[in-house]
Amino acid sequence: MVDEAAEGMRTGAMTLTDVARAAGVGESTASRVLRGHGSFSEKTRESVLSAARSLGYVPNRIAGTLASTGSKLVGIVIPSLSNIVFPDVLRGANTVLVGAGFQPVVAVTDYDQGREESLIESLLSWRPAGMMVAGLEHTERTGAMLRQARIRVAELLDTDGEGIDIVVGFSNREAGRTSGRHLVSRGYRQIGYVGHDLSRDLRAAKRFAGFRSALEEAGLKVAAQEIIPASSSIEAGRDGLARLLERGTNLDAVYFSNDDMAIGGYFHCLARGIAIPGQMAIFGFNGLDVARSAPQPLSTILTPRVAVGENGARLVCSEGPPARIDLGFELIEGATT
Amino acid sequence: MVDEAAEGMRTGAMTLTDVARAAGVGESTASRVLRGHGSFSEKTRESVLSAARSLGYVPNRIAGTLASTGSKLVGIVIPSLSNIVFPDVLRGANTVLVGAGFQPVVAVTDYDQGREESLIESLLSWRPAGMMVAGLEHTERTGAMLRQARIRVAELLDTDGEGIDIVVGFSNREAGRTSGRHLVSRGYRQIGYVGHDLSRDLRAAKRFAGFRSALEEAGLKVAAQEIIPASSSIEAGRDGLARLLERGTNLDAVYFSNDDMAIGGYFHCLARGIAIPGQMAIFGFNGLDVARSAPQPLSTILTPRVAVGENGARLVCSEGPPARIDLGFELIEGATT
DNA sequence: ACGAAATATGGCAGCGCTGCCATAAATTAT
DNA sequence: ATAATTTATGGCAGCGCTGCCATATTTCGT
Repeated sequence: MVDEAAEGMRTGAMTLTDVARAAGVGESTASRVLRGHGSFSEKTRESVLSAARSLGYVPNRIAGTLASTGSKLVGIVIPSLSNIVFPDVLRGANTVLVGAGFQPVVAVTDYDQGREESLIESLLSWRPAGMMVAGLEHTERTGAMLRQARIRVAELLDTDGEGIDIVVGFSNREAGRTSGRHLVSRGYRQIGYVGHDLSRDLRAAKRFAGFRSALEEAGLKVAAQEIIPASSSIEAGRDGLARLLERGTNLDAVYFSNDDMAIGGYFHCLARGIAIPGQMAIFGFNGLDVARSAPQPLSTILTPRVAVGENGARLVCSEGPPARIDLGFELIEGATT
Repeated sequence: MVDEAAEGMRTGAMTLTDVARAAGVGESTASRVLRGHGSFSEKTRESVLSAARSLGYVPNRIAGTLASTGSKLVGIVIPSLSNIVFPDVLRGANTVLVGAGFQPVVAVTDYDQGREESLIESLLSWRPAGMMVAGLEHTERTGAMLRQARIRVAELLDTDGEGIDIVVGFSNREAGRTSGRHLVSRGYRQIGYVGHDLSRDLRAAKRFAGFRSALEEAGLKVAAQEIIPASSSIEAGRDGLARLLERGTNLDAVYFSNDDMAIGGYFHCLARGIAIPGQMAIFGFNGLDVARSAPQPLSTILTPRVAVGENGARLVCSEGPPARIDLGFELIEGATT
């Protein structure tokens, strides 16, 4: 179907000039038709369109972007792809972005601020229309680059701190505090913590800090804690709880750094026949599907991950002054507390 | 630290010309230094670099790509971000791509071939160096565009069919067959199936076909099946099994369209006190973390998702003839069969 | 019917960079 | 010392497209 009659010999691909020539019109006319801008007659429209179709013309947005002002790319920087949380944010962002004619370009930092810096530098060289980044903490140079770029920058998933331009998320500190208060109000007093590497996951660290402050309000403190020096996972949660219990500390509840970890703890209890919440209460964070569908729905904090992506994307695509949206979170009183 | 002395007034950002002028050298010299190509003296190098640094210069890859031949972008087209399977592939691809200096650009089709077509058309307009797509089934026009593009194209996660250029994956049909044979060899005879929307997830359909053929080999057929007209999820699996059992069919095993669905089924049994595998055996597909860490590890097929992404990316970045890599899969004999 | 206003269309200068070619300067060979 | 190389460096034409301006070519208003 597609005509292979090679005209231009530059990069092999058909160019606007080829289409214009084939349609017997000028380049600008062809350009207008193809983009639906400006005015042109119906006859012209048809001949350009049919020429484009028969030549198998694919517009070159690289050239288009260079010629016009801004690009239609939006950089998205997330720490990980291993935890469904970030794909969720990405999904929300993607929907809105594509709907608005933008193309997401993703980069994964692996929770490393140095890598974040170089990835952002690299993304900026594509002259994106905007940038979406997870979290508020960056290296000084990252912050400088983002500010210098004079583009929309959205920082996601955290509101505990100052942002560069747009901030969309919720307070991790408050989430931790709410979690702690919930456990206290349920009457638990010997409360432990099982978490993953906090030095890299700063938002988890904020939750833990908020959590501790809630216990302190009640005159309590974390009875025992176990930090797995790795990223969060179900297995890490399972091992973490196992190790915590091996120590013999008497615990009636455990707060986990997130749902993955908590589900691991839940599985450990199921496997060991530890009654939940009778012998051991479990609390997580995120409100994942797996937590909601478990035989006993997990008590956790539901976070608006997709909405964070959507709102961030919407603001990045729009004009306006710096904005700050706190989407909050929801305490899920499941069956594990 | 960064000097704000605006020189160029075009798009606001610093250009190579600005850097060259500030360093007192020609554009091409500045370009060579910045890219580390060609030759230049140490003195020149330093002055260019320091000029670039103090001006806060960020190279414009849009311009660079247009001027040189190919881009350093690679398009990645996946059906979904809701299931961890695709982020896993993406993760593998991302690691290799970034390591080789490429920038991934993702698009999500939502299992819709029409959307896939338009997303791919849009991606191609960025003149990517290569393209990675999930699956072998595309619209005719998608196939034509991919072939016309004269770039590396990798089709992932399936080897049951003809590919365009590079194919990296495993046989879903064989995976289904292996699953069926496993259940049969374990002595199960009343085998049911709980799946999600197969009209869109063609690979799940292939697995089910392979599965049925294994049962037929043993003179059996699917005793009962329940298809949830939605995408796969833990909840869908749970509901699906519940509905299947409500019908009163006597079943001793159920094959699920994937691990998400299977975990849902597993949770249903736990909640209802159905003994596994005594009263009911469960078999899934993918080998997710949650399946491996459950109190009873799920019997399933472990798929090399990250490796698929890695190998696909490696081949896309390289020269050479069309390739086909079958990475196989692994039968996990868990505790649910 | 005649200029005014709208509608169509082509020409061409860049966008910022790379690649090629021509020089100029430093080094080595003879 | 002079030629032959090697190393440095600048100039400039595009890459394919868009945006602006200049030119037709209609369509109206009165």
